[in-house]
Amino acid sequence: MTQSVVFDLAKLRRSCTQCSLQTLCLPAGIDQHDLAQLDAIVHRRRPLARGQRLFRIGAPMEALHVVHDGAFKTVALSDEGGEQIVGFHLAGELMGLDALGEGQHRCEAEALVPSIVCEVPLDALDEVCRAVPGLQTQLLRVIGRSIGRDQDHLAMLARRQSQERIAMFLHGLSERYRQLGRSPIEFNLPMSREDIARYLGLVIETVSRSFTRLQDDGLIKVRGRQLRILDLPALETLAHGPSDPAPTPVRSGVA
Amino acid sequence: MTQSVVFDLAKLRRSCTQCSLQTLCLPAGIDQHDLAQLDAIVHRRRPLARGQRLFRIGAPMEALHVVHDGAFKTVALSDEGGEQIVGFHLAGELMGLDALGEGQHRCEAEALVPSIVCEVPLDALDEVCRAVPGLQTQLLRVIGRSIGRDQDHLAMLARRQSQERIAMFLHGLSERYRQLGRSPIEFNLPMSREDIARYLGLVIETVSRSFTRLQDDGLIKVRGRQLRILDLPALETLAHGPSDPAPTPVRSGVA
DNA sequence: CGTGTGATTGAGATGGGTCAACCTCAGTGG
DNA sequence: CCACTGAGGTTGACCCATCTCAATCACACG
Repeated sequence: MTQSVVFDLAKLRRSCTQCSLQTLCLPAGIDQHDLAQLDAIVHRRRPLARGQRLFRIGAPMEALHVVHDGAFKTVALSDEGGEQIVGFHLAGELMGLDALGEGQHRCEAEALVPSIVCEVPLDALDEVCRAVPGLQTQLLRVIGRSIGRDQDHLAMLARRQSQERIAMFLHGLSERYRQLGRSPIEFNLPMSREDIARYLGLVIETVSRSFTRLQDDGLIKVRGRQLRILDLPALETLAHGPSDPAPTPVRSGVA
Repeated sequence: MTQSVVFDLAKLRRSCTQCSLQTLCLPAGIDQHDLAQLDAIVHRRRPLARGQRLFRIGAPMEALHVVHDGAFKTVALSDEGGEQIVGFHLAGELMGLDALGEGQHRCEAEALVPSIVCEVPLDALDEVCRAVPGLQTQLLRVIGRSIGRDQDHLAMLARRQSQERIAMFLHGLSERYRQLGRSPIEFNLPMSREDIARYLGLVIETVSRSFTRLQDDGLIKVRGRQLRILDLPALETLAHGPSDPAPTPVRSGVA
């Protein structure tokens, strides 16, 4: 399997059976025969250009959207036009699950870079899950991962120090890229500083300053959207670490 | 496990077919016959006392947990013993969905008041979903609602002003109680100030001060955990309103 | 009637918001 | 070739909301 990222239609056609996201996407753990059934209902779309929207707020939910390649942001418009970034979505990740509740999208999804998405029509899903043993379980697993990322997001927002939020954010991105088989220490940020700010509940200036400071401290090297992590352990320590530095010195093992 | 349930067993037995949560819980929209199949696998548990934990971090996920009655908090322990409240869960709401991802709980669920939970064993779920048409869809709907609440939580944390966070929090609670058929303007907070603080990314003193101020402004009346909302519209305005007053006057179609 | 936990209130310190200037760079057109 | 332009990003100075530290209060319970 070559990892050449070329827009080879024939390759895309091969669909789930040979998709590089097998372990992340729905088909994982499903045998070849059943996979064919799934293939039959998965729609594949051609790339969306940067800035294009996959769905809008209020639109009825018609399918599960999986990022096949690229990156998206999902944005909720809090009244008054204030935009809150609900999530960033890389390859293998689901988008717009919030719409499962009422059937209408609560956020809009916009491509941050040229991207490709796969779609599983909702109306077919019920039927196919019944036909394909294990698919239901796998679906729940992917949904669970999505929820897990939402909780990571919560954890970031719960941090007081902007420095820590940024560190968690970068560390989380690093981890996700690593799981995709890409470099966890050097990658391009697909989103703007503005997006990061809205994702982390900060203003753009604070994001910028935090980047600068992390760079001055030798943890990272940033130039525009190019990011290189120089000291991943330190970044992780900063991310998960010093929220309660001194308060509880005697508190390791069991109470 | 012997089932020595001491209270109104008969009432609990009626299970899904007569459960007051029908429209919120899994069975909604499923006919009587199929409901019986679901009933067969849903476990009902005796009440948990306040402070009791339903599951702990790291424990394997064995079932979907639905609050039948009472209230829970789910808590994630960020290293160093720092606790982050991931969510509050009232009747009809799911808990611990984050564990769907890796099969292990990432947070622990603790009863805030005496509570009862229903459980749907995960291993049986796949099978039953295949047997009961529509159940899969309904399951996804309930999960979607849960994700929706997580996003509401995000929205709170994204707010800058503590006042606004508290307002959103109270308004959200009010809304959830209303949907349960309870008074939306007068209820008891099942959680402590500490819990609220950790849920909203604030310190306890700030929560306390915000309550006081909301009371001074005539929006609410608080006494300990007793809450009465005096001006719901004003509370809603404060919640969804003044985050970006003027900034983006020109913002509609495509750029 | 003490005791302890949870909640409130006060006074001072600080991190990040706000406002504003400036920088960087790619695209454009003279 | 270079000046112009505009969007995205950085930096600086100031201010205020929240955090921190600490005292006090409220109330349930033994």
